[in-house]
Amino acid sequence: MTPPEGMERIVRRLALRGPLDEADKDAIRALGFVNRTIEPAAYLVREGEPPTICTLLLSGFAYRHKVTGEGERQIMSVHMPGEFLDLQNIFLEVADHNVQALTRCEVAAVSAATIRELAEAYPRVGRAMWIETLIDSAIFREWIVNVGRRDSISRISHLLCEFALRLEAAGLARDHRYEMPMTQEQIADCTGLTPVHVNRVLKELGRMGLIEREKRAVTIVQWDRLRHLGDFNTRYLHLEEGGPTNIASAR
Amino acid sequence: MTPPEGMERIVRRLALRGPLDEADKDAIRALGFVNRTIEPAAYLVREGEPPTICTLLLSGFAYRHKVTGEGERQIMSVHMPGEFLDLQNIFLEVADHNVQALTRCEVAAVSAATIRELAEAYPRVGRAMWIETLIDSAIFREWIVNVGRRDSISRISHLLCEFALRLEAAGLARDHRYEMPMTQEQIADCTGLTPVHVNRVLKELGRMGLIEREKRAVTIVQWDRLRHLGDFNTRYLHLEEGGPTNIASAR
DNA sequence: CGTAACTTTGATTAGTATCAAAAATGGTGG
DNA sequence: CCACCATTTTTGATACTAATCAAAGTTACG
Repeated sequence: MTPPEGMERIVRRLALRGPLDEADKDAIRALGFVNRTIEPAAYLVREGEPPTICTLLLSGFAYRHKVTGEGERQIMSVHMPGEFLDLQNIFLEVADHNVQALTRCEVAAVSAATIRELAEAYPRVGRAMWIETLIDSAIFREWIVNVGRRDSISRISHLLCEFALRLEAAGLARDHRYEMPMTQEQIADCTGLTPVHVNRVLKELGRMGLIEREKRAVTIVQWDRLRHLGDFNTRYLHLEEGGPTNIASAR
Repeated sequence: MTPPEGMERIVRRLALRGPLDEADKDAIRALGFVNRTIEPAAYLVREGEPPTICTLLLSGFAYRHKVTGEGERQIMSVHMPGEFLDLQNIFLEVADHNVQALTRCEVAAVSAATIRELAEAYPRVGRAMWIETLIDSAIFREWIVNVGRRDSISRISHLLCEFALRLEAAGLARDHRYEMPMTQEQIADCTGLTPVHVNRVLKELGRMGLIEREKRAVTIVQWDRLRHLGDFNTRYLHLEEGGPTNIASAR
C-alpha cells in the first residue's frame, strides 16, 4: 500500500483543482493504491490494449508517445512526479498511445475500474480528476503549436522553459536550474526534430549565452531572452490554482 | 430555446458515452440552451478570457487556434456539428486559446456555470462530458504526431482521411465524399505547412489518382492508398461507442 | 575497464518556405 | 444581371532550414 505521504500528496493535488470535503478525501485514501517500481523504458500503457490500471507518478519521469508507420517516434507529453499517468485512457475502450517510463519510477497504482467508480460516487473528486485531464489537454494543444509553427530554436527554447516551470512546480528545480530527464534523442522526439539538429540548437543556445549545460544539468541564464525566443507564455500550464470552479463553489 | 431536435441530439450524443437514466436526460433537457447564429470568423472563445458560456455546435464548423509571437496561426482542432465547443476551458480560470467560427454556425448555448453545476449534480452526465473532452484530447495527440513526424503529403492525406470519417459520423458525408469546410490556407494552419505547399500537395494527390476535387468537394477515390499514405488508423477517433464505462455498468 | 549509449562535428542533400504574380472564384452593389 | 473587387487557388523561381549520412569523441555503467 502507498505510504501516507504518497496518499496525502494525491489528496493535496486533487484538492487544488476544486474543494473536496472530508468524505471526498477519505474516499481517495480508501482506494488502496499499491506502490510499484517501474524500470526505465518499461511500458505502463500500450497502444491497443484496454486500460486496466491507473497510476500516479510518485517519483521519476514517464512519457506518452506514438510511433508512425515509418517507425518515427513522436513524444506527446512528459510526466513529472505528482501527476496521474493515465487518466487519459481510463474511459476509452483501448489506449490509443503508449506510456513508457523515462527513468526508474515509483508509482502508486489502482485499477482503472476503481477510479471510474470513485469518479461516479464522488463527483467533486471526479471533477478534480477531470481538470487534471483538461490541463494535460492544454499542454497537448501548446505542443501542436510548438511543433507546427515554431522553428527549431524556438521549439527547443519553449521546451526548456516549460520544463523549468513544471519542475519548479513539482519541487524538482529552483532558480531556472534543473536536471533534464531526457536524452537529446528524446528531446528530438518531443520537438519533431532530429537528434543531430537538437544538439546543434542546444550548442547554439549555449553560444548565445541563454543557457549553460553541464552533462544533463541545464541552467537558464537569461530567462527573459529564452522565454521570448521560445515564444513561451505560462498561461497554458494553468499553474495557479482555483479557476471558475472555486469561484462557483465560493458563492 | 433550443428546439426539441437540438435537445435530443445532445442527449443522444452524451448517452453514447455512458448510460444515462431518465433523470440524467431530463436534467440535460432542463438546462435551457439558447440558440444563436454565429457569423463566419466570429469568436466563440478568446484566449485570456474567463470561460463564461459553453456551446454545442448544431450546424456549421468551428476551429480552435492560437497565434504565435511571430504571428503564425496554428489550428489545433476543427469541430463538427454535434460536438461541444468548449468543454475544454470550462473548468480553467482563463481560456488558453481561441475558438472561432469557420463557417456560419448554429449553436445552442448555456452558461459555463450551469454546465459545471450539472456535472456535479449528475455524475453520469459529467462523465459523459468528460469522455467528450478525452476524445478531443486523443485527437490533439494524433495531431501532434501528424505535425511532428509526418511529411507534407502524409499530413494532408491524414487530415483528409480524418475529415472523411468524422463527417460521415456526423452524417455530412457518404462514400468518402465531402465538402471540405476549409480554405487551403486553413488546411495549412492545421498541418503546419504553407498554403502554397498545401496546394502543390493537393494537386499531387490528384495526379496520383488518390483524390478528386471539384471546388471544395473532395472525393477520396482510393481510400486504402490514401489511408496508407497518411498513416491513418481510426483508433484515435474512438468512434465505436461503449468503452470500459459500459462494460463496468453492465456488471 | 570495456562496451554500449549518448553527444558532437562535418559535409551534403532534401523538403518546404519564400517571394512574386497570374488565374480562377465568389460575393456585392449598382 | 453584370462588373468589380476581394479572396482563394495555382504556378514558377529561388532560398534556406533541418534532414541525412558518416564518423569521432565522450560518458555511463555492469
